[in-house]
Amino acid sequence: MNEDKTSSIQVIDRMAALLDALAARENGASLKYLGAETGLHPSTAFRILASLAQHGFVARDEAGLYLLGPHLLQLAAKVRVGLDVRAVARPEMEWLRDQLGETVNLTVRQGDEVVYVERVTSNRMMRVEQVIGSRAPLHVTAVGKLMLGEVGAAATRDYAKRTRLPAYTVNTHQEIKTLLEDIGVSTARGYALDDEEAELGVGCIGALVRDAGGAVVAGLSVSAPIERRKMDWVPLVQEAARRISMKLGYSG
Amino acid sequence: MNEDKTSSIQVIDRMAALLDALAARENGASLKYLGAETGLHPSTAFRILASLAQHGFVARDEAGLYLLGPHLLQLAAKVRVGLDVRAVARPEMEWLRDQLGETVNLTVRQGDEVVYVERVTSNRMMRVEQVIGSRAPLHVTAVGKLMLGEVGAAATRDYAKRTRLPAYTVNTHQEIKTLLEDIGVSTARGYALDDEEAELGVGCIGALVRDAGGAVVAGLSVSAPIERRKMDWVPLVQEAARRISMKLGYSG
DNA sequence: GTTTACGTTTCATAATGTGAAACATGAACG
DNA sequence: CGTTCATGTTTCACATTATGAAACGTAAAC
Repeated sequence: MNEDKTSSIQVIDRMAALLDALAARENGASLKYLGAETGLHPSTAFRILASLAQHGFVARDEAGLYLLGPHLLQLAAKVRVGLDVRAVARPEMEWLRDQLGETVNLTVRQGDEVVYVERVTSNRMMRVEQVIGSRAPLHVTAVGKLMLGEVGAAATRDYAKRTRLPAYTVNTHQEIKTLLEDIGVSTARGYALDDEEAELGVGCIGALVRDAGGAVVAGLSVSAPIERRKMDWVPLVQEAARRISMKLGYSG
Repeated sequence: MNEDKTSSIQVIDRMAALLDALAARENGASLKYLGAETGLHPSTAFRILASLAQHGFVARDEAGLYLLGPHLLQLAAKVRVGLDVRAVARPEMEWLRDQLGETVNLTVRQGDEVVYVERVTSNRMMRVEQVIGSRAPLHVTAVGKLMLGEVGAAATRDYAKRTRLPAYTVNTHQEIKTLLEDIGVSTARGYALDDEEAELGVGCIGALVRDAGGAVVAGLSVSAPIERRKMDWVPLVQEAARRISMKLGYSG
């Protein structure tokens, strides 16, 4: 999405497909299964898996089934932004979830998108959920708009030019002018809304999380079916974001 | 180690090298740095990194520096044995560490080796530590011997045949006979010792961790300089392992 | 304006990864 | 017991891919 398709390397693509297939099978998967899931010839799958196993990305159990391997744990422990902020943010997210009764998300910016890196879920059967790891363009999310506000109008224009502001719903900002206005308002008041811009029926309130140096390291948001969203939530969202920031050393 | 070197795929090797170089640089690394660290031509490194970024294994920050990416977190969350047990085991490991004042390790079996997946460290300047992710053959570690006891004499003989029981010190079991005896004694009493078998000067006491179904899912051990190890520790190690097992649903 | 350093793209081609076939192994079946 | 089936593993010819060098792009320093 934020990388040119011509940069693809076939083996890496295939490796990624195999790892994703394994992620869906925590109790292990056979070569035959993995080959079928990824569309790879058995001998090709076998060799890629063997190479991955050498490096610990893949493991094999006693029955010969393939599993995700421990090297992923070691690398994940070194992932900078998500993991550290996640651990710190979790309690405040739970607090916010308990105050509002809705799903709370933590996102980080990655190029032209936000990535959902943590989530605490409400008990409601009907709720808005983003899969951890999923992505959304900056301009259609509350926190994404605040992140654009952080880098200024020039960078936002570059973003708009690069991405052409694709529409997700009839509410999506498709003009740089209205997007900049929304960003300006949101930045000034310290929170932003997503008014069914990413998906019809979904509303969101977001605020930014900062680190010791004042840099934005994450976005905190609460999402709900639009008819359940209340503006009373704004100060609570901001409070939770402020607490997380303080925990990260932000001195405001 | 447990994979044939002829199975190597060059791109995978190179990818692994790049990810490892990034793991050592949590605050990011430039293309130039990564190329130099891995010995890759800049354009080659650039393209592999771009492909990795497409799949979320790598990310780039605002300054263009490369970072490990969030997809590693998602995959790590799906690594079966280590992560779940780690979270559950951590408090008990800390308790044990506080009781004994020595380093406590959590290991999982992977093929013919144990892998260190979690560790809580004592305050002592001189202590025994295994790097998380490091490996050791089953027959030279306390928990490894218990794990062999779990699969029986026949499987242990196959292990011995496969690995030829390489010696790590003069104390290492190099004969299947003495290994089976040690395993028998250890299994019966419910704990095992590593008497300078892996490394001279290092002593260890280990016990197994079981899940809801009674299967062994990890090994818990305390390691110390051999002159500091006390047999008084045995019941405490066993207690901690029992608690972790109970938490995992083991009904014993 | 020029130079330097780094990142990004293009391109010819050597090298690599591929998939088919052969081989190996274990389990099920008659 | 021998045969068949299913799956995994190895070998090999070669088409395709990944490669590294060169060209190009960009920003910062002088």
